[in-house]
Amino acid sequence: MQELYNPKEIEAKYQKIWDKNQSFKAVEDPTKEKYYCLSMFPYPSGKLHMGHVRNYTIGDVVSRYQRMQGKNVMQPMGWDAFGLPAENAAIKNNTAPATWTYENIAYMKTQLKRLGFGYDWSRELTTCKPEYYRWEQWLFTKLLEKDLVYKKMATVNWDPIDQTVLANEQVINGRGWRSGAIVEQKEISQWFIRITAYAQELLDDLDQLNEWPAQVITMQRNWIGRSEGIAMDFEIANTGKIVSVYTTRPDTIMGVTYLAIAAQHPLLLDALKTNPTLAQFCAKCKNVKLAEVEIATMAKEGVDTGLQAIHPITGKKVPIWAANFVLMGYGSGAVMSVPAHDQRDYEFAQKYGLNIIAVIKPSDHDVDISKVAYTEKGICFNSGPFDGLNFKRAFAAVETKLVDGHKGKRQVNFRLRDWGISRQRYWGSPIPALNLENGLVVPVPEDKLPVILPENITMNGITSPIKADRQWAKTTYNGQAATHETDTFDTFLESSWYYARYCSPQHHEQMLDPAKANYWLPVDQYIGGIEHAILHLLYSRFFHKLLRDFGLVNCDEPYKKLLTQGMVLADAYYYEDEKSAKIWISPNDAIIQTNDKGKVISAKMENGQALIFEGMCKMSKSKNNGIDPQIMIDKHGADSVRLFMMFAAPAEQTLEWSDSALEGASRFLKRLWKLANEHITFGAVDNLDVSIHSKAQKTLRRELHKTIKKVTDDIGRRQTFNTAIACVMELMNKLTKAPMKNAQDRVILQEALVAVIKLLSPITPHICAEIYEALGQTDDILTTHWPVVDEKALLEDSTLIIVQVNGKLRTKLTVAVDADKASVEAFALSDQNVLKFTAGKTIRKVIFVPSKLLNIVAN
RNA sequence: GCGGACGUGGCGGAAUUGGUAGACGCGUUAGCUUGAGGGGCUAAUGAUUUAGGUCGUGGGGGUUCAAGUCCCCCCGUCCGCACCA
Repeated sequence: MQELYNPKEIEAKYQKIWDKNQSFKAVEDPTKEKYYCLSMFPYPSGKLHMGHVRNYTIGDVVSRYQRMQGKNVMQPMGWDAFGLPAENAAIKNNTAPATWTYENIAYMKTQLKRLGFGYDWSRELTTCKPEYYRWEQWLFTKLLEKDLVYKKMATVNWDPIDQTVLANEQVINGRGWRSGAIVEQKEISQWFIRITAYAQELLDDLDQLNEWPAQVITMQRNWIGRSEGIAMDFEIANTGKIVSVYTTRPDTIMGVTYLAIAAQHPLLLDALKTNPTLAQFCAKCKNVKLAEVEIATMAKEGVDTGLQAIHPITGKKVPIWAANFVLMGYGSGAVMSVPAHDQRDYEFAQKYGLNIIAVIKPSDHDVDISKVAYTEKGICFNSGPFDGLNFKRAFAAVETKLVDGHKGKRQVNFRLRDWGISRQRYWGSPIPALNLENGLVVPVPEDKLPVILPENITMNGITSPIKADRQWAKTTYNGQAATHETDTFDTFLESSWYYARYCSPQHHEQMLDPAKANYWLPVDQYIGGIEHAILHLLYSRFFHKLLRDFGLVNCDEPYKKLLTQGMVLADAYYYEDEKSAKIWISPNDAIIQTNDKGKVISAKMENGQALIFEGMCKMSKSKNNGIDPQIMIDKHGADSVRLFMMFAAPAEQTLEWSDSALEGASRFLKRLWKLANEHITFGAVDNLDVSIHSKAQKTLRRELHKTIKKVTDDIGRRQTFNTAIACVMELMNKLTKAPMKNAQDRVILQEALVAVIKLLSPITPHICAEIYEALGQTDDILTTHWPVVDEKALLEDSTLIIVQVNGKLRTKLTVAVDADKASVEAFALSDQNVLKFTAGKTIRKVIFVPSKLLNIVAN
């Protein structure tokens, strides 16, 4: 063992060994308990960022820990390789998306290896390769047969200058990102997957996910958005037509004073021709941009359609208004308005002078709707047959009445929409469908799959090359001319099933090898960013159920346990130029002055330009505060970066980047190295003999085994890696200060060092591998058994008791472990510091918590 | 607007079941060490103080022998959803 810690050298050494030995290759073994640990795979954008480093360090720590628990661990890695940035970069750099993507993958793979992550690279997946996407094409054709896929008209962003469809992220302030043209909404025919067919199951099975963060469960539940209500028909006077509405408050039905319908509602088609005001209003609604914030704050507006609806219970006529707040996409695109009991209806009625009739009141007093609507559930009044009923009874009574009159029925609605999967981009899997001459659309036959996306292309503007090349789509089907679909899949499709493909990445007969998939699945631990809480996690839960229904997997849910790691933040600095624009300066270029408490008081650049300190912000290009992991690894080593990342904050919280804290992590590893090196220099040690241990030696061993116990719990159960590390640091401080007087001192130090190295090895694997070997251990640290707590070493014969008077700490006493209340109380009452606070008072009560605390209540 | 999470020293954070508030680390201060690839070691570090204490976990109230932890009200920060009938 060298005297000085040289991370660069030992990290390279072990990375080479692990590579050569294929140390992390996972093989199915029914005799061993499996553990599948998965981190969300990266988009190959060019190089790793700190968010990746954090994500993958957590995954690697969990994997290595579980391996040392004796489990058969699989930790794979791959590339979410399709996507728009590749097209943008290809246009900019005059290359092909494929070339750019494969170059990035090659570089990022070296970075992952440089961080020492224990991946089974034999399972590596790249989603833009035909051997991967062919299976989702296959699944698509099968779903089409099962009517779980269909085509319908849907809106896209259309750039009238570039004559192309834009993705949402290519629309900036309502304009095309390249042309600057005002983006239009255009209806085109697109493919959808019927995720709504699984809405109820996706909701119900959330109950199985008891190892997911509650926040994610809540978000998914809200996204699915189940509601129970009644769908009912209003007849349109003098037309014989019907308009259907959906309500969750049938108890308010007697308070309906108008109907509000969406501007796009088909009922308006005739009225539009004769009513110019209405036509103008509807045209205006159509041009509204899709930015959600504007929609929410937009003024409620409407126009009277002149039509009248007949109330299904009272038979009275109420006006029908077209309103900009009614969504065509939810329910039936029409609502019954009860202004007395819905705030939005209330404001609308006030604005346009519509009737407001109160029909619900609190159970104990009258209702006041002079200023706002009363939206609570209460008791019906002014409601004829429903008077006096509460919400539940009124719901049932109204339901019965409507069902009897064939005018309505109970209905469950979901907010979840079907998943639109068509993208008009190039860099994605072609959608395997054919348009026939006779107008029919059919799936590509199984023997013609996969439909291969040509990689050797040049980007000519932003139009997809397979759309620009008129020849590409041409084919035949059963002898007749046909054209291939030139749209591609939403890239969320690839990430919806990659976790399953890792189980049999080279299986060429089917989408999955069921035997292997069922060995590894479900994923035991999934780790990734909270930004995927809804879409990715919902889509892959859905895909898993599809795979199950095709008999490819057995279980219901793909991810057993989920950890959502927090963002990585860094200081951000800027100055304002003459136009008051903020110019962001990298924290590396800021020279900081602090006061005597270490707080930042000012910052400037080398040239003297004063900087404004914005505070801690998410690392981003726009704020120029990203810290390049590669520079940090080159400077301090992968182990230090990994240790800092796991120590600085709990995994699910934000992590604030700090150069000095990283140096602190590095310092700790140097101290560990030094202590081990000094110990080893003194040569071999005796055997452990607890019978001759002094009190101090027993205490040190107890500290050691308490540490093993806590670290095991912190990593294995609590996943509080930061406290696990803190606990090891504490022990290290004690070991450094422990006297080395006799042979047993050195025996205990040897025992402690071996344990500490094992405890830290999932976090800082390289330095631990090197020291482990130097300590004379002959087995492989990767698979050696996790340290075992010696329960005997934990036993104490005396314990510390906190003594309080009236709840305030007055003294601490060391007593025998089995000391009873009477003896501790007597001991405490003889203590000077206690007597001082009980003097002249009567003792009312004494609370005793064995081997913990004694509280004397006196007044 | 609705839903969720959180608020602890100069900073990141700890306190797992209501039982010593501030572990561990960073920063800062002082001292020692000829110490040269971003040094090492020792000590101090919540505020206040008459040095015995007193106060102290966003603010106010409550429950309890005992509250950072439980309950109620208020303030603030962050995140998610956003006209869902």
